[in-house]
Formats: sequence, structure tokens, C-alpha cells
Amino acid sequence: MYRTHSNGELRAEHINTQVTLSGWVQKIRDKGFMVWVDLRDRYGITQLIFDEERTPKEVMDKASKLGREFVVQVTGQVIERESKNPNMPTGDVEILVSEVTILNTSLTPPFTIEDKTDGGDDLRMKYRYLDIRRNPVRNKLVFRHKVTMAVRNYLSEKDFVEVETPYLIKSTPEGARDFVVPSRMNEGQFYALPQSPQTFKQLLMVGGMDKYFQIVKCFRDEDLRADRQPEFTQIDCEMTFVEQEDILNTFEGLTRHLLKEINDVEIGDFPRMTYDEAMRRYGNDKPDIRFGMEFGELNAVAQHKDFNVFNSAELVAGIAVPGGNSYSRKEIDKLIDWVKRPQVGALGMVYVRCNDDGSYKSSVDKFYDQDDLANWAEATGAKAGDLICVLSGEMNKTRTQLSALRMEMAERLELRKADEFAPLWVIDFPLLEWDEETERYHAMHHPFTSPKPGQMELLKTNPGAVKANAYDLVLNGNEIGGGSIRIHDKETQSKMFDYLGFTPEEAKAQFGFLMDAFQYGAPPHGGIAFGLDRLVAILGGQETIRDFIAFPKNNAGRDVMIDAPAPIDKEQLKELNLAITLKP
RNA sequence: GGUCUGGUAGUUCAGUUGGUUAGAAUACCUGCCUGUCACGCAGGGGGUCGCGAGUUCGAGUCUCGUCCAGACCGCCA
Repeated sequence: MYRTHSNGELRAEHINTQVTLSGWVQKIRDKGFMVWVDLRDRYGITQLIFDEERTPKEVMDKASKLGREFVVQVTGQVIERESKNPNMPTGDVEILVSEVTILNTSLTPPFTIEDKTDGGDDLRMKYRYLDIRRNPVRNKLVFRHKVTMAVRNYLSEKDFVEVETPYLIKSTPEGARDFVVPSRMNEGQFYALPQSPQTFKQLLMVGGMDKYFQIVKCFRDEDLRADRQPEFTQIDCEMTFVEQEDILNTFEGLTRHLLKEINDVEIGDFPRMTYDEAMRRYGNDKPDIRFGMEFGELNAVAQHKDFNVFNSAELVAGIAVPGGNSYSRKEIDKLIDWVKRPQVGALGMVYVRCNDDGSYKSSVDKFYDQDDLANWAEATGAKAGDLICVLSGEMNKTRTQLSALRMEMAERLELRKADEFAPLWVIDFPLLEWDEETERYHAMHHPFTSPKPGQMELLKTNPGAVKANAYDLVLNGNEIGGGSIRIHDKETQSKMFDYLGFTPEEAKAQFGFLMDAFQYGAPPHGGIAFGLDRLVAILGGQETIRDFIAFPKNNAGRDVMIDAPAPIDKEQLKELNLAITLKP
């Protein structure tokens, strides 16, 4: 038997009992006459003691040969510490070791296995198995487990059934790039890994499963971000005989349950906001509503005053940065540089200082008097001591830029508090989105999303104005879930493919199976999918998902530990009947 | 595809205007230490300054290229 107890459970009441413990050597404190060794496992740390006077010499000798991260098994007596350590749960006791077995040795680890490690990200990823020994990383994985268990229990309780769907499916040109897998038995043909189990879950609804969920890996061959991995996990859900309201209520329930169970936060009805409103007030379809700085539209009060930059702009909008009047001229200039960076792309920024005496000082005093600026302050909700930052230009671009500035200022002012949770439903998304590149509309959500009732006609006259039965759940400025009520009849689906530029032949080739299924009594249905990695990270108070994934990929989509992707063997290529020709 | 930041000891970093033998902390090794727990003290080993060119009497430092890492934009139905 390797152990009678874990390294986290021994207390004063165990004193005088004989125990066997196994674990890793965390730290050795060798005073010569006495050697203390911290023994670590997942559950905690227990201090071992080797003492000249009380420990057999051969055991003492073995103790002096131990090194960091050696795996050892010890047997000994639990004794009361002469000097207790109130900072650790096992701090009242220690083990007077009578027997020690080195189960395995270890090289000196390349970084310290401590809560605050000296290792950089790159190194930690390369030696991820060592990183996982550290409390912060292991705790995040345990945290993730807790969340997934809570999800499974809640949904199962509500009659949802977890059904697995295939990973080897068919590539479609719509949406993200597919990861593809060559088929040996079907020469020259490829499977694609699913970007989501979308069509399968719809077919499960046609199959009468009624309520489905799956915690499932999805794959997208797109560039990575701090909150984006090429393989990621979704909580994928679908329900039959539901309207948008039913979905919203069900999954608001799930989210509320998680916030209570995991974070002990009680939240009432989630606020709802239309897409149009979110764009107008925050310039963003996933606004962080934990703080203010809402947009003030200034067209009415800032145009037709000889300031040509504003007069020619589609939108003039500003935000009031709390306490921003304390910024020096130099700091404001740096802020202007910040919005002019290519990542933001503004051409400039107009600012108004709101002085404590109620007067205003702006960068455009030549064109605007105090009354004008007072109107700006009213429109942006600025108070004395604030700084109004104003951007202008084409509507969508200006909104995006001002939103980036709003988020940046919130970060700088530390208004984005990790332990504060503000969920928000964003509803009434547009069905279609204009794509500059291909010069046609494509589905904003996906081509199976149903338009709002009675809007099919509008598709012909003003496609961009058609609203969809689509919704996103936003938490603290992050999209954690999104879904829609689906199309469930063949005719509407065919029309939709037609509007999206599919020929009937293409539609049949790619989604014929779905339209066939719709001819056999497909029920009304809809669903939602949550990004589990992101959800877990946000509940855990972070926006970087990497530490909540046991073995994540780096910025370039590489697994630096196993060194993947990698070329494959000639034999493998031959079996697949493939030849690789790389572009020069 | 693009923008920005970084790459110096096992590790995390400092390194002034281009100038002698490239430093600190930590980790590691040795010795000492009668209650340590971020133990302490003394000593020691450890460097292709990412890589390649160039400028220069002289490059960790300047220039160009390249590789790697991270953040962001594009992209993510």
C-alpha cells in the first residue's frame, strides 16, 4: 500500500498514529542535525522530519540524498510539532519518518513548482506536466471539473440527454476554416472536424430527442487569441417545441445556477438588450455593463458649427471618462496616439475637460462655446472632473473605435472587476451581414437561423434590416453563449440558402441530408451553445482561457510539449495516396 | 496577411552615450548551523547576450534580415 492518508488530511487528532504517505518532495530544509521535507500531493503538504537523535542512520542518509520533485513513500509516526505553523492546514503535526522509499528520482525542474513560479509561459507549456503540479493550475482544472459537473447535473435534472455526435464529418465552405482529415479508405477524400455539432443536434431534434446537450470539442482553423483555441469545448444544447423565450429562460436558469453554485453570486432576471441598442449605447454586440461610460451621440449638438470633421461624419459620439480631467496634456496626447494606432484606427480624438468649476476646456474651443460643450456633457453624462472623449466618422467604424477606447479606459481605471458578474442577453441580431470581400450577404449566426416571423418578404427589399430569432448571452463583456431558433421546414431553408448565394445544387450537395430530414416531420426547435473554456475562465475571474485547459496550444496553434503539428511519415502519406508539395 | 512588445546564467530580469573580465535575485552544488517552514550563514560552478549579415578601431547595446514567444487588428457561418 502506497499510502494510508493524503498529504492534506493529517491533523492534531492523528498524533501518535502510524501512517504511510506518498508524494513529491516540495522542499528540503536541511539543518544538519535535522532535515525537514515538505511532501506534496494534490491534497496538500505534510512536513516530514528526519532527526539525528530519533531517526535511524540509514534513513537519515537517504533523506540527505533526496532532491526536489523526487517521488517518495514514507512511513512514520504522526507527532506534534515543537513549533507549529498556523499558515498550513497540517501545520500542527509532522511525520517522524522511520522508513523511506525513493519511488522515483527527478531531474531538477526547469522552474520552481510554487504558486508564484519563476517560469515563463513558454517553459511552463513545454513542461506542462510540471506546471499542473502547481496549485494555481491544478485548481483551475479542478474548477473546470466543478463547472462541467454542475452543468451536467443541472441539464440532466431538466431532462436533457447528453448525446455524442461524430467528429469525422463533412467540410463546408461556410463559416470558419475546417481542420481536415484524409481518409485512407476513400482515396483523395477528406473528413472535416466539426466547427460545431450544429446539423447533428438539429437532426437529433428531428429524431425526437426533445432535449439534447453535449459537452463537446469543436475545431476551427483560425488564428488564436488569449480567449480562442483551435480546439475548444462547447456546451451544446438544443430543444424541441420551443420559442426564443423558452430558450432564454432555460439557459438563464443554467447560468444563474452556475453563478450561485460556483461563485455564490445571486443574480435576478438577466437584463435584455437588442443588438441595435447594444451597438448604439456601447458600440459593441457584447457590451460589458459592469460600468458606465455609455456612448453619447453628439450629431445633433456638434454638427453644423463650422467644424468640418464633425459635419462630414456619419456619427459623432463620445464617452465621459470618470476623473479623466486629471489627465495631463501629455497623457491625453498619448491617449490620442492610442486611438490612432492601426489596431483602433481612429483618425483623431476631440476631448473636453470638465473642470471642477463647471466650465469646459476642449480641443475644439475655436468652434464650440461653453453652451455647446455643456450639451455634450449632458449627452455623455459627464460630470465635473470627467474627460469627454469624442470620435467621429463612419457609423460602424466610429462605434467600434469608441468601444475599444471605452474598454481600454475601463481596464486602466480598473472598472472591470473579476469578482463582479453582469450577464446580459443581446437579442434581435440581424439575420445577415454584408461581406465587403465577397460583396454579398452572409448569415451572421449561421444559415439555419430563422428570421423573425413575417420578415421573409423584407429579405428581398432590405436584407440587412431583417432580424433573426438569434441571441447571445454576454457575461462581463464576453460572449459566452449564442444560439437561435432554427428553420425547420424545407421551403424556408431552401430560400435561405438561395439568399445566401447557394445554387440549389450546392445546397443539396452540402446540406441535402438536413433538407431531406425536414421533409419527415421536423419539429420546431432551437438551441444555444456556450463556450465552456471562456465561461469557466470568466467564472474563475480571468479572460485568458489557456490555464483552464490542461494542454493548450500556443499563439501559433502549436503544442510545444508534444511538438505538434509535425510532418508525417512517408509511409503514412503513401497509405493515404497523398503527396506534399509545399509552396516555395 | 498586418501592428506592437519581448528574446542576456537552469529560471526571472538589470545592463547608462557603442568602450576593460556581462551583473542581481532565485535555482543548483559544497560546507556550517539544536525547531525549520520564503530557514539562515559562508563558498562554488554556471553565458553561442535567439540566429545570420552589416556599420565601426570596438556591438548585449546601432542597422537590416530571420526565427521564437506574447498581445492585438484582419479572421473566428
